[in-house]
Amino acid sequence: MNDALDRGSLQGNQRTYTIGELAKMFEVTPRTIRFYEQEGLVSPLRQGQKRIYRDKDRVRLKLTLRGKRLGFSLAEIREVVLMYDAMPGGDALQLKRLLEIIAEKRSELDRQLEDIRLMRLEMDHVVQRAQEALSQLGQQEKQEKQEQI
Amino acid sequence: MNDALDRGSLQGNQRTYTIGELAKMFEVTPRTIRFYEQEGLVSPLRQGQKRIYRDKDRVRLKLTLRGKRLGFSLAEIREVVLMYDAMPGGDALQLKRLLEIIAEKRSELDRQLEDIRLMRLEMDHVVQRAQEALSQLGQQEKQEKQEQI
DNA sequence: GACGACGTTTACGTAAACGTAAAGCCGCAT
DNA sequence: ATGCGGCTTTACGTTTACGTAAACGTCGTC
Repeated sequence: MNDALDRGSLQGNQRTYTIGELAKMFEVTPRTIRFYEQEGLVSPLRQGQKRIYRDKDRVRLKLTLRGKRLGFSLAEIREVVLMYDAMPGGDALQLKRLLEIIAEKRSELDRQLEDIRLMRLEMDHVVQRAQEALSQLGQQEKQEKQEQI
Repeated sequence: MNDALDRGSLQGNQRTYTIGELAKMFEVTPRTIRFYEQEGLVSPLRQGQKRIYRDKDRVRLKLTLRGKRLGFSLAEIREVVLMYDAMPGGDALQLKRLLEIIAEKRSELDRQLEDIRLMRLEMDHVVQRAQEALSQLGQQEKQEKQEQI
């Protein structure tokens, strides 16, 4: 009855997802998503037993995975995400702490940019050397064929 | 007799280092460096029992740590580094494999650049919201003081 | 010649981030 | 009604990247 495009449901004008849908969407296993919940990174609603994820949770998951790709630990990611959530109502101290953390992360990102730049340079060198070596081998091959005549 | 600037030794016109020197230099523990050796990432010479590191090893360590900061596993780093070392003498197949691996890593780096860009944007938004909330709190404070008069 | 700083090996411990297996509930298509 | 796909919990297992402790060797120096 439902075709492949009709995934997820509509609840009170809010798009929702099952754990399996999100898992496929982000190419992780359901186990991973449950683990992230246990670590306080997503907080899906429940429909009886079943977890029911809203767009908010999908965004959380997206941010979490992006953080992971950048090498941040789940604990670090949670720290920022939870503070952000506590923002409307947080006191000045909390807000300043949040700004501090973000400043730290930002400088980490800057160091990463530099690391990427350097690593690219080195890769360029390696690629050059490898290609030279390859063309050398190509030449040698020709030589040997010539000698066979 | 030796002052602080006279670290390391000179062996056959080659600068060398002890494990402790390298450890301080890169802010890791000796244990970490020994572990990297066990994983085939550095191969120091031996002077009796003692490990003796050359510039080559220092560079290896530097590259390894840079890779780690970018979220690569030691196994991934080793793959590239070992192939690079086997380059002078590797056959065409090896060289092509090396180029393949590097191409993969490079595209990972590209995705990281994009991730960093996006994460920065989000951080900017968070910072803006936090600063607005802070100045709101500042205003409130003024208000309350006024009312006390 | 004892002491401290530094090095060594061996080996068990640990935190993070899941994987995997067992056992069971639920809706629904056959 | 039964089997199947997908969801659930519980719990133990695994990999990576080291930490930590024990027990010992080797300098330089006081």
